[in-house]
Formats: sequence, structure tokens, C-alpha cells
Amino acid sequence: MPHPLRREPRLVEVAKRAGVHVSTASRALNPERRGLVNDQTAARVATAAMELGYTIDLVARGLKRGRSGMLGVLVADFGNPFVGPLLRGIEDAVEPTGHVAVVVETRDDPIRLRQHLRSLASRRVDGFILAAAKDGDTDLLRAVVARGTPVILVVRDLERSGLPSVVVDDELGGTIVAEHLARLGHRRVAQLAGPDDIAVFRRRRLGFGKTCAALGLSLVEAPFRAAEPTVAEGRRAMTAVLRVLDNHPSAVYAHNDQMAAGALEVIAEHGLSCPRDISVVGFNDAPLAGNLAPPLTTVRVPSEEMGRIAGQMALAGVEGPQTRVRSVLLEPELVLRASTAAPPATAVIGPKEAP
Amino acid sequence: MPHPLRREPRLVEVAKRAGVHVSTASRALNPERRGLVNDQTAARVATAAMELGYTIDLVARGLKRGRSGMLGVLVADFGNPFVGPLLRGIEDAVEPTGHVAVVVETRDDPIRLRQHLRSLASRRVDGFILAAAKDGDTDLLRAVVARGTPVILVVRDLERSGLPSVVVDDELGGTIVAEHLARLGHRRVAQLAGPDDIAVFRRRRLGFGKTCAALGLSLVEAPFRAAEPTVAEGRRAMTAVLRVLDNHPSAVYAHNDQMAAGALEVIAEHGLSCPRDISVVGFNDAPLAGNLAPPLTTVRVPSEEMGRIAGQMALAGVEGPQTRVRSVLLEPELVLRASTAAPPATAVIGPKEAP
DNA sequence: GTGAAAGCGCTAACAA
DNA sequence: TTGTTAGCGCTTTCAC
Repeated sequence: MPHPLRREPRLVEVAKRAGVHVSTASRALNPERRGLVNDQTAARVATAAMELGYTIDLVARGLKRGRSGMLGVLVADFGNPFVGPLLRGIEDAVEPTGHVAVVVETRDDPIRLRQHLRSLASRRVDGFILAAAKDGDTDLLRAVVARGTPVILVVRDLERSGLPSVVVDDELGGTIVAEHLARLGHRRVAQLAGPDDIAVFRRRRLGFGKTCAALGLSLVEAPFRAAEPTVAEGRRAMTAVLRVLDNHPSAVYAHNDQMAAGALEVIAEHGLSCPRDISVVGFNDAPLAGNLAPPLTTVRVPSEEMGRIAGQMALAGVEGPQTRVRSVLLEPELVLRASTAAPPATAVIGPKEAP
Repeated sequence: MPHPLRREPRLVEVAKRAGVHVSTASRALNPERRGLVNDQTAARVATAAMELGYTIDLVARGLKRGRSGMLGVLVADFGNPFVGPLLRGIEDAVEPTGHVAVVVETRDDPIRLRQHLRSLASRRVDGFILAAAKDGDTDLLRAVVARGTPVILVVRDLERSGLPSVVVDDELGGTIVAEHLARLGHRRVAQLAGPDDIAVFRRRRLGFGKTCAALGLSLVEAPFRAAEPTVAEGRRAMTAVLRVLDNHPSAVYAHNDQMAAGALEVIAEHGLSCPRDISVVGFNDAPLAGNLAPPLTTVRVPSEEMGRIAGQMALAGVEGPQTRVRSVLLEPELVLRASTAAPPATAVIGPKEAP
């Protein structure tokens, strides 16, 4: 007797009170099958349910139907401000069907990912939305899919995995940042790179690198890559950039807003001013990015929309496992704010527009 | 046949392969009851489970045991940056027992709260952690508790509800803000108040108001209270403060960091400078509060710790419904950063320290 | 130490 | 239109 207080009414009791069989009560209370039952009867059942304060036991229904009505959502870092909008988007999409999200945090740890996948699979979630994929995860996830549970990747995809994803064109994101800096007249730039075993960061890096090369910007490589895309690691990387390089770059491109925030701190602490001495660009346009000191120029990633799409895809995967769910690629967009400007002591000598 | 692909092995199959009865297999696989079974047998079962890739069906177990192993977590706004740390704290606390959090967003809408409570109750969550309580909610929540499901309030409590809570001493928070501003020499101050049907904001307001009175600060009331504690509402309130009052206050106390961020935006847009022309104080010390323009002086609320405590309390409520879980009151702490300074054109004439 | 049997609360053929 | 009957996959007395 685990719950001495609990005395939830059961369907049988509702049925009894309405003077019908349980199965009839079941039908009457299920919108889909309500048509199969006499209106009078249905009304009586509804009343009885009302009076008793009946709430259906979704656990029991889940066991019977083989569907739990739950989606497993895995994020890398609860502290990342884009997580909020993402969750909202997911909830928006799945709420109408009565699904709920079970949310867990991997902390970018493969062990935790594995454990959480197992735990959620044991709970028989109907599908997974993974916002925390890293390179080595493909096989593990394929195994999950093979067992019949759809997996949707969001924010971070997995190259050549064939797993459906909702991501932004990160390489293009890197490109537009480089173009923006070039246009402002910067010639020496650096990037604070995220972990390289995450495709998204690789692409942000490559897009930037290629475009710098194409536009003749000299790209000063930081001595290492961030272990995690956090404020602390942004600080560490920026410190290295300023320390090692006597002749520091005039602009820095951080692979997300948190790292950018860390960079801004370090710049200020070194008595430098952004954007006067160094320009900074972020990625994500997370909440409050526009309120940083100074307001951050960044690449907008439509997190809420991505969550919504991922939610819909997951539901589609649940409804029709046969249907191939197709990946979605969204366009990033540069949000111009105050953290970027022309480099110091330099006329703007970027590529001239046609006259 | 809802899941054509799915072919999860069942416990019976494990049992068969190990040459034992299901009940034995059940015992062998359950850490608690493993002692009741022969070591040899247990090993055989474990091996069989391994080979088959067996994962227990927690839905079935939940139905049988009357415990789902899930906690319902309700937050007001996924966009609020303190939500991340809170969720992390909760997960930290409940993960060791194998519990997971089902997270939903109320958007401070009583209807949504009610629906979510029902939906989660139907899923038979073992307890609720509510970080979104508003004044009218007491009866609804008492009803939930009466049905046998523990409810823990976190961040926002409910006065005279008797419901266990984990909150910070918000009134004291308001007090220390007022003291800080007085010490800097401010004489005319204003506050950007959160919704008054949330006890937490009421206390932040009262503590501030009382202390202003005691210290002789004149408190300029804003013409209205924010409908929600968001950046947008912070903007609206700050705009009103600047517009209506020709002789604007030299310091503003916002009831959370998001409203403070909105206020900072408006101040800058009006060509004023913080803290030179106006000081601003926030509340929460959410992630990135220290990276705003300028870095925000704010009242620290230990969100992650609160989440952890709330998680523990919820588990305690689940284990022993008879045990009275006691509320926890934490101390807030002022975090001094760059958004507060002495008022303009005024010598610092605050209360002198003893020589 | 292990097996047999009942049942958690619901749904879904199948009958009537 | 409604009732009967079997379970979904697991746990748990109760015997042996």
C-alpha cells in the first residue's frame, strides 16, 4: 500500500455509478470512440466521471496501447540560454496531442547520454528529441532507432548518420560572420572554437575559415579549442588569445553567445574596449544576448521554431514509423548590434562595393 | 500493432533463456530482491538479460507498484534564465533514485496550470515541484495534495497555504537593496514591481518599501506593475518611470533580472547612462546577469541549490507521505557589480559609518 | 530458493 | 449499442 492517502477513482467505479460496463465507460470517455456509444449513456458516464473526479490512468492506458505519450528530450546544458526557447517550441508542438516532454541533461558526457537513453527507453517514451549529439553517438542512436523509437536531432546533427535533424546552416553562419567583419575592415581575426567533435561547431569554424581565406583575412588560430561551449571556456580561450598574441586580432568570433560573453569579460578586464579595440561576434542570439555589455552582434538561430519543428517531426515519427521524416535546414541570420565596429587605427579598407 | 519495428525482449523471454520462472527472473534483476535468489541463478538471469538486450518496462512496473518514478515540474516561463539552474538542481537530486522530471510551462496562466496538473496527475507522477505558484492557486494545490500526491513549492511560495516550500527571504532581499542604495547616497528611488498576485514579488516590494521609509528614501511609485516579470514588461515599466516623472529617480530596483535588462535598454535608449545617471538593481543573479551592460548588481538566489532541495523534499514526500516535510528559507545575498553607483551631482551623504 | 497465480487499470477484439 | 473476455509486462503474496 504505497499510497495510503491516494484513492483515485477507477474506471470501474465510474462505470458502476453510471450503470454500465467498464468497456462502455471506456468508450464513452474516449473522444475517438465516443461515437460508438449511445448519447444518453455517454452523458451518464461523463456525469459520473465528473462527480467522482475521475482522471484516467495514462500509465495503464500506455501499457495496454504500447504508447506512453511521452517524448524524451535530451539537452546538453541546462545553463545554455537557448534551451528555454527550444523547450517552449517543443511543448508548443506536442501539447495539442497530449504528449509531454521528459527532459534530461547530458552535460555533453557520452556516459550520461547513454544512461539517459536507456532510462528513457525503459520508460517507453514514444520518441527522442536530442539536442546534444556528438560525433561518436551515431551507432548508439541508430541502435535506438532500430528498436523502433524515432530519434530527431535538433540544433546539432550528425554527419552521414541519416538521422533526421533540424539545424541551421552553420557553415553559412560562419561565412556571414566573416563577411561582416571583412566589410568592417578587419584584417586580423580569431575565433573561439567550440568542441570539434560536434559537427555544428566544426561547420561554424569551417565556414568562417574558408571565407576568411577567400576574403584575404588573416585568421589567427587560438592555441586550443574550448572543451565546452560555456562562459568559462570562452574566458579561457579569450585569455589565451590576448596573452599569446602580442599583436592581437581586431575581431573575435565566438561559436556561441556564452563563449562570447566570456570573451567580453576578459576584454574588459584587460582594460580593452569592445568594439573600439576588439569586435566580438557570437552565435545563437540567445535571450539577453542583446543586453550584454555591449549588446552582442550574433547569428540568430530560431530556437523556438526549431523546437516546434522537431516536436512535429517526432510526433510524425511516432504516428507513422514508415514515413521517412525529412531533415530541415534553416537559414541563419546576422543580428547587428553594438559589439562590432571598424578596427582601431585603421581606415576602412575592406573590399569596396561597386561604385 | 502500434510498433511494427519494436521488438523489445520481455522478462519472460529472459526467464526462458535462463531456464527459470519469470518471478525468479524478476527477483534476480531487482537489486532489492536479488538476495532472495541463488547467486548462480541470478548470474544466469543477468547474462540472459544482457544477451537479449533486455530493458525493464518501467511503465508496467509503475502500474503494478503504483509509482511511476516521475516528478512533474512546472515552471512559469522557459525563457527565464534561472530555470536552467533550477532544473539542473532538481535532476541532480532525483537522478540517483532513478526518477525523472516531466517539465511543463504554465506561462503564469491558471488555466494552463490546471490543465498541466491534471495531465501530469493522469500520468501518475509521484510528486510535483511547482516553480510557478500564484495567489489563487492554493485550493487547487491542496486538492492535489489531498489526493495523495506531494507538492513542493520552489522559488515562489503561497502564504498561509501550509504547502512546503523552498524560497529565499525575498523581503530581506528588498531590504538589502534599499540599504545598498541608501548607502550610495540615493534619495529618490523607484521600483519596477512584478505581478502583485505573486507573494514573492509582493515581499520584494514590501521589504524595499519599508526599508526606504525607515531610511528616509523617497520611493517614487511606478504608474503600474508589470503584468509579467519579463524583459518586455521591464521596458514598459521603465519607460513609464522616465516618461511620467520629469524629475526621475536616481536608482531603480527591478524585481528580477529580466526586468532589469529591459530597464537598462530603455535607459540607454533615452541617452542616459547607467550607473552615472541612474543605478539599476536586479534580482536572481541569473546566468549572464554579470554580463549585461553594465554588469548587473543583483540579489543572488541560489537556484541550483533550491532545485536540489526541492527535489530532495519531493522524494521525501514520495517515500514517506506521513512525514511532514518542512519548508526551507534561504538567505539572499547582494552581488555588487557595475550597475550601481552614487547618484549624479550629489555628494555621498548616506548614513555615515562610525569612525 | 523457486514456482504458481492473481492482478495493477485500462483497451480492444469478438460476441451478443 | 453494449457486454464478455483477454491480456499489456511486470511484481508479489503464497505455497512448495
